[in-house]
Amino acid sequence: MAMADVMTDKDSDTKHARKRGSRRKSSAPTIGDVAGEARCSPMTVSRVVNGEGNVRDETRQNVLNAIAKLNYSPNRAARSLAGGKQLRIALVFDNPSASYLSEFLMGALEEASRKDIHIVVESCEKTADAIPLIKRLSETGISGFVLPPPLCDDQRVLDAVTEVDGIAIAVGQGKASGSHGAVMIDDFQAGYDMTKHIIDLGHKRIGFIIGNPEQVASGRRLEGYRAALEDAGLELIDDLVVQGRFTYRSGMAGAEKLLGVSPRPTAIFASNDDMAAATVAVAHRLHLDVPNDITVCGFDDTAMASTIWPELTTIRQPIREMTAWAVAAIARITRERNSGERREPEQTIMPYKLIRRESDAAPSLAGNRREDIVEGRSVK
Amino acid sequence: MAMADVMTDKDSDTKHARKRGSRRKSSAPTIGDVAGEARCSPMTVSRVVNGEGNVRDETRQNVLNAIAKLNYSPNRAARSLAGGKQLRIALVFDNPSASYLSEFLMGALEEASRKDIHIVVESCEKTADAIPLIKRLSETGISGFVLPPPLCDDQRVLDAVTEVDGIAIAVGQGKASGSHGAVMIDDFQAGYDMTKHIIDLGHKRIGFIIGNPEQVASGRRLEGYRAALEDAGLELIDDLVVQGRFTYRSGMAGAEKLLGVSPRPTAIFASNDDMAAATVAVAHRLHLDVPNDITVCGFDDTAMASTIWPELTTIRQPIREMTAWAVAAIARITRERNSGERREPEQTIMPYKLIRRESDAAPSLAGNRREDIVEGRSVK
DNA sequence: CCTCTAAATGGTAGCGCTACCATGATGATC
DNA sequence: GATCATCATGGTAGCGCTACCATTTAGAGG
Repeated sequence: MAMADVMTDKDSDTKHARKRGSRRKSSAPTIGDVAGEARCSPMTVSRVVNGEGNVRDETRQNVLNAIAKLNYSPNRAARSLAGGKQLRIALVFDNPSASYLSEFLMGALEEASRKDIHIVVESCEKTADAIPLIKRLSETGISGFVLPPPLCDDQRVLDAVTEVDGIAIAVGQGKASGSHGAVMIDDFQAGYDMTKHIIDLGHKRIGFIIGNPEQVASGRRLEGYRAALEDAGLELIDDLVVQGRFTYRSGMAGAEKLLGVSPRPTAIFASNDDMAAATVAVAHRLHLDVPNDITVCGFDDTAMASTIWPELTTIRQPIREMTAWAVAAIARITRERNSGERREPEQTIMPYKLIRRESDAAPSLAGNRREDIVEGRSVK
Repeated sequence: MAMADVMTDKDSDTKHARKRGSRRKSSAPTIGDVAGEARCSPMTVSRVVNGEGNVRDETRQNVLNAIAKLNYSPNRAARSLAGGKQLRIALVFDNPSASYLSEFLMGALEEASRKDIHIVVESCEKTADAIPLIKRLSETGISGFVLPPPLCDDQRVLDAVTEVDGIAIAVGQGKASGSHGAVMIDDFQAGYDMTKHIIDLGHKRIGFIIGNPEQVASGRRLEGYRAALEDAGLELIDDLVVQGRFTYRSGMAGAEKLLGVSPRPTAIFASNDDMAAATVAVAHRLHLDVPNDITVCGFDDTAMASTIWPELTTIRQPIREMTAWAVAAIARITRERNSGERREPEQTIMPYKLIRRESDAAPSLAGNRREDIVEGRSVK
C-alpha cells in the first residue's frame, strides 16, 4: 500500500512534485508539501496545525520540523472554504472620535487576523442612519455587529440588529442589557476610584463635569464621583457639578463655570479627556498652574491625554482588548448558533487602569487654608 | 444532453437542490444556485459577476436578475482560492499618532475589503525594530508594505523591504525616491499656500515652527514658507523661525520663543496641528486672543485641529485616499509581477485642501468665522 | 453552400484545506 | 486467545469559485 511506499523511499522531496499544468501561482508550500516532508498524510499535518489530539509525539515533532523547514503557513482562503465558515463582522460607528477609533480598529483587526474573520468597517453620520445600514449589511451576509458608543446606547439600533437576527456586541457601553452582548469597564467604579484618588491627595472641593447625558456611561461616572465623596464624608456641592457633552467646547464652558465658583474648587474631574484638556486650557488662561493651583483629571486615556501639557491623569479603558473580545464573542456565538445552541448573550467587564501623569497634585497650601485631611474609606 | 434538459424544464428551483450529505453550513446562495435560476452555466454567471466580456446582453440580464432575486454575493474565500491570489499587505508604523492612524487604517481597510485583500497591522516601538519585523512578515507570505512617516523616511527600512523582494509604498513622505512607490501631497506647495493665505490676510511678521528634522516633509513645508515670503517681498526674519519636533511640548517651547520676540509676530504657522494647538495654548496663557491678537495655523487636519477651540485653520491631507491608493498600488504591482512585468515603482501626488476655520484673521481686526475650503493644487 | 473566424457558452479540473469515515495498530478485558 | 474499545493514521469527497479548453452558434467571405 501507499504507506510502505512513503515510509521506505528517501526521495520524498520529489515524490510530491507538482503536477504539470497545475494552476498554482505562488510557490508557497501547501499542506501536501509538509506531509511529503514529514512522511505522513495531509490529514495528520492538519491535525498538528490545528492542535487536535490523537497524534503521536514523534509524528507531531516530524510535522513541526517539516513546517519549520518549509516555512509553511496555512492558506486562509482554503481553510475557511473547507471549514465552511467565513465569518463577516461589521464595525459600525457614528462617532468619529479618532483616538478612540484607531484603538478600536486595531483590536478588531488583530483578532480578525488571528481568527481569519473578515471585518467590514462602516461609519454613518447620524445614529438614525445606522438602522438601514445594519439591514443592508445583514443582507450582504454579515451576522455580527460591534457597536461602540454612542451607537450602542440607542435601543433602536440594538433592536435593528435583533430584527435581522444578527449578533450585537456593545463595546464600552455603561449598562448591561439582556438583548445583546456587551463588554465594558465598570464606569461607576472607575469614577469612584478617580474621585477617591483626588480625595486622597487632600482635595475637598472637587468639581465634576458630566458627559453627554445620552450616553449611559456618563451617568455611571457621575454616580461613582458622588459615592466617593459621600464615602469620604465630603459634602456634595451642587455648584461643583456641571453638565458637559464630552466635547472640548462643552468642557471649556463647564470649566469656566466651575472656576468661577467661589471658593474655587482645587480639583476638577472631567468625564473624558477632551473636556479635561479644555479645563486645562481654561485654567491656564486664568493663570492657574496645573497641577499646583488646580488638579485636572480626565477619563479614557485618548491620545489627547498624553499629547497636551501637562499630560493628564486619566482612566485607561482597554479598548483594544475590549474590541478583540467583541469580535471573538461574535465568532463564538455564531459557532454555537450553527450547532443549534442559542444561549443568553454574554457580558463581560474588563479591568481599567488609573494612569497617573502630571496633572494632579495635592492642593497647594499657599492658596487656601485647609482643614485637616480626612482619609476616605476605600470601597472594593 | 444536459443542456436541453435545463433549457426546457420549468422547475429550475428544485433542479439544483443540494445533494444530501453536503457539508455546507450556511444557506447562502452559490454561483450554482444563480446559474440554475438564470438557466445557464456557473461559468456564465462568473463572467457576469466579474464583468468580463463575451456575454450576450440578454443572458447578462438574466443572470443579474437571478443574482438580485437570490441576493447572491460571491464567496470570497472560494474566489481567492480558485483565483490563486490571496494578497496580504502589511501596514507597519511606529508613530502611534492616533488621529493619523485611524484615517490610515480606514483607507486601507476600505480598499482591502473591496478587493478582498488581507490587511495585517503591525506596530513597533522604534524605527529600528521595523527591519526584523519586515523580514518576519515577509516570511509569513506578505509581499506588500504600506509605510507612513516616519518609517518611510528611513532608507534602511525601505532597503529592508527591497531585500526581501517586497513592495513598499510610502504614504505621506516628503520626497520621491526611485526605490519604492510613494503617494504624497506636495508639502512644499502646501506650505507655500498656507503662508500665502496668511500673507493675504495682511500679516507681515509670520512665525514658523519647523517639524521633526528627521522627516523630509518638515523641510519641504519650511521651504514653502520661505518661498511664499520671498515671493511676497517680505523679509525673512531668522528669529521668527524656530525648530520643533512635531510634538505638543516642542510646540509650546517654540511658541514661547516666538511670542517672546519683539515686536511680536502677528501670525504663527506651525508645521502640524499638535504644535499649533500648543501655540494656541501658550497664546491664551499670555492673554492673547486667537485669532484677533494672533493668527495660528496648523497642518494635517488631525482630530486635534477641530477639537480644540478655536478650531484650527490647517491643511488637510487626504490620508484615507492616499492609503487606499497605496493598497491598490501594491495589488496592481503584485499582479504585474506575477505576469512577469517589472516596472519602475510609481509615485503619485494627491491634492490637499486648505481648511479655513476660526484660528486666523487679519491682524488686529475682528475675526471672521468661516470655514472656507480652498482647493489645493492637484498634480497628475 | 461550405469553409473560416469569432463570439457565446459549457465542461472539467483543480485551488488548499478540513469533515467524515474507514482502516490498522495497540492494548485491555474477560 | 477472541472481543472490544481506543488511539493513530489514511482516504475521499467536497467547500465555491475560476482557469483553461472544448464546444456550439452566428456571421463573413468565397
